[in-house]
Amino acid sequence: MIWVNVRPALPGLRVGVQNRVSMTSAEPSRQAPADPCADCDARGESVCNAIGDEFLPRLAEATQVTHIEPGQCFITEGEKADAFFNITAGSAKLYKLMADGRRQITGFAVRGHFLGLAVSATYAFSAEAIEPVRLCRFPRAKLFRLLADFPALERRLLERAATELVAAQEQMLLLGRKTARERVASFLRAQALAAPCGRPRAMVALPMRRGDIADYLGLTIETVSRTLTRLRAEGIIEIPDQTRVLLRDPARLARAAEG
Amino acid sequence: MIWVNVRPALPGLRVGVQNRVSMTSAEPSRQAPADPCADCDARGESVCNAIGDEFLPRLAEATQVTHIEPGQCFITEGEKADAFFNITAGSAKLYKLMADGRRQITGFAVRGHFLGLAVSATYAFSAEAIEPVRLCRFPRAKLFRLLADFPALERRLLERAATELVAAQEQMLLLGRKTARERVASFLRAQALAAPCGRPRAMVALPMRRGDIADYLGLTIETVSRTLTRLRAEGIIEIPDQTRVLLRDPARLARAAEG
DNA sequence: CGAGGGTTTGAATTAGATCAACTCTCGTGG
DNA sequence: CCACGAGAGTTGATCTAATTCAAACCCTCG
Repeated sequence: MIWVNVRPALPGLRVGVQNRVSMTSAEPSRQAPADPCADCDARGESVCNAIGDEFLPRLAEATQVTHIEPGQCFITEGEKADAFFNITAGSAKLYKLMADGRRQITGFAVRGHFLGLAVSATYAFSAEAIEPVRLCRFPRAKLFRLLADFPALERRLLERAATELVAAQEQMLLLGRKTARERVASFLRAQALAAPCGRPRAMVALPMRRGDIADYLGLTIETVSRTLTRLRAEGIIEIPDQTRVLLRDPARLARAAEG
Repeated sequence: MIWVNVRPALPGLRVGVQNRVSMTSAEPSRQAPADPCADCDARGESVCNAIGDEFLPRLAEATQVTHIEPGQCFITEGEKADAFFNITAGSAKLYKLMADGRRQITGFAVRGHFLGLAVSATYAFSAEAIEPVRLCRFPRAKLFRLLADFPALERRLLERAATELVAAQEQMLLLGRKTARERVASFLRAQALAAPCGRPRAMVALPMRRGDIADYLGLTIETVSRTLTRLRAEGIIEIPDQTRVLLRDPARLARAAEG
């Protein structure tokens, strides 16, 4: 068995860190804004919104805004888990690797996702940017201090973890018991709902590669491609280009996702 | 495709509830012991140990000790999530069903497991006893009051959820990318470690049926059986009876679980 | 225009599923 | 005490969905 979908992780990767620098390009003249977290356009989707406006400077003090380029790895499975991450823009894939290169993508993270929750001293998965990622990096100790001071934040994290767990169980059902057709259809439906921008969209963005979809669904690239082609031939979807899919018949797609 | 591993859930099942009754049969004469949670032999493994001894009466007030017989279902997917559960004895299987009967077991719960974490108003999975189960049932409102009063309990739940999430990701890797042989070997290794009783055991108890193992590993009963037979033929395991497996060569089993 | 990476399509192969006996154990009752 | 039957597990023979191998097909970009 040979597995080639994998791009090796870049081990000693350096990422550019900008500490408390506002990303608002409309105001390039202001240096060191009083409160970068107040300007954060991901505040609505993020766990940090458990912290009231009056404490935002305290929040800003605990975090570093960081940019990650596509293909760069910002969490590596097995390495010391010394920080937590909150994605504020872009998208990333989370995955586990086996010794022989087999890969399972356990999820895609977009704006508002919080990464790194782990009791263990090391990360249980790797994370790599798909589109350019902007994220807030919380050193372990600082986050724990925040948690101690803001119980609402801890509650929010618990809710997030519970939601992730439910999603993981759904994914186990998909991986263990669904056919290729059902997996692809389920994936398209989920992507339509999971978009960071509100209501279910008919036009689904697929910023990840076919190999990523395959490794997320437990299939091969070829099977994903064939299945998408089939769904298009049946008039259920349209594929204007490789990064987008139009859901032309959501009802039939829903039926294809179940029995 | 026909799927027969499934035993239909019993919908309107009644379970016997004993409110704050000590299970210690050695002291049948004492009625209404001052502090049942202090006697709890699962306290070491349970999240409740985040609550100090001095507050145990408060804890006991919030919970009901309940017994579940094998085959009985005490959580049903889709139903109103009005309670949380802490298993204190026995074992249960957690699973999701598809409309046509396909089943994915998402985990096995033993002493110390906390169930029902969910933001949603309904349970995302079903739970059915395998061996006779003893559990503490926490009505939703009472647990939330406990969480508000004991931040350490909330922290403990967050740790648990994070640990479960890591396990779920490992299971996704298994379901999405491992061969039948690797799945069965991984399962046996995990069971040897996950036993509620401390260190890895060479003799692994398998209280669940072959069909349960199959639905947990995303395989069929026949494939599980054949794979176990093969591992036995290779001298890696012994199968004294259907409910137990002896790990005869843990090193080779570990190799069988990976590439 | 040509190279190279990603994707699609086609043909051959296979791991695991399906179908079908057969075995084992255990409880029941004549 | 033993025949019987039911449920669970095992084993064998076939089948198939998805993988593997192989080749074309697109884009994009220098």
